[in-house]
Amino acid sequence: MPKNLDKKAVEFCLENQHRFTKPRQKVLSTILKSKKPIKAYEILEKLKNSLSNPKPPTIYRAIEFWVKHNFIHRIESLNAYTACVENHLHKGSQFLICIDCGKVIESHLCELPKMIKETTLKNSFKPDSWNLEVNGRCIQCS
Amino acid sequence: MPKNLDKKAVEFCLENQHRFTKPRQKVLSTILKSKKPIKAYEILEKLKNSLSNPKPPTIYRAIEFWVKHNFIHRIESLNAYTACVENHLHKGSQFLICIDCGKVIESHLCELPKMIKETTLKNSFKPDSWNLEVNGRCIQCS
DNA sequence: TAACTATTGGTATAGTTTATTATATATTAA
DNA sequence: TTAATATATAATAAACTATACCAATAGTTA
Repeated sequence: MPKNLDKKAVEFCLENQHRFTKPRQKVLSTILKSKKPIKAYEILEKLKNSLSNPKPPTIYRAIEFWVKHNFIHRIESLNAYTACVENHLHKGSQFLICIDCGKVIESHLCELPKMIKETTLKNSFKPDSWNLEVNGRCIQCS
Repeated sequence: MPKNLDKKAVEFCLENQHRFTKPRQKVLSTILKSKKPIKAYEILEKLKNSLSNPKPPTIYRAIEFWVKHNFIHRIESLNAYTACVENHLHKGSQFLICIDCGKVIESHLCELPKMIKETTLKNSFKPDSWNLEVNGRCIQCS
């Protein structure tokens, strides 16, 4: 989806003194190539060839790295990972998940939505980050 | 939390011809008693005494039943279960999760929030149900 | 070079959930 | 009240998801 996230990732690593290692590289590009959120063990399977006999920790470490730096998101209700459509820091994410075809649309949120503001205020809760997952049907499936 | 959810559950089963079996009974009351979202294996552990040597499927079947009928919710980001503060059908749920003490506040939503309406409209997506999980700090921890 | 830090490799295991098949319990109807 | 049906549980096993741990390696800094 996001065209040049791959390049941005290289730049990001250079600028921040992180290593753009082979596992990180391959895991990210695999997620980028996938049209739907992809599971850790699916990534593992796909990388059987390009990495030498990779094990779960290899994949999970790379996933953790890219999640931490906002290149990918975890879809909680699917145990799956997807590239972030925007790639700057954002504290909230929102996914529209098609229950028929499995496609996921991410819509990006910079601002704390009013709805959250109200609830958190009412509860004297200090929000830090949030994740909204909406199940339904995409235009093709409805 | 919700005082008489236990009674409501009995009534619900009577009215809808579901059986209020011992596993369902014990699993629900265990979740009700817990002040924080509780995990499946924690429930399993707690029921070692009141049920005879329960196995995971026993717990998961009961959990599934109560989730389906809106007595409990699954907190996706925690793999944990919590009693629903309201107990009528609702398509959306919203949780404020304290990253310090682990306490979870549920705030109930009947209406599709404006924020979701806008995004789904923009994407021609037909929303069905949704779940929002907000991480932050509760009043005691902030 | 030596010391230090970040990262990976590999093994094992922990944690979460479901499939399957058989059995039991309750309900309905003959 | 017995047979038929539907609902639910029991138990075993396995699938799926994720992490702990420790040793080895690679890059960085003194």
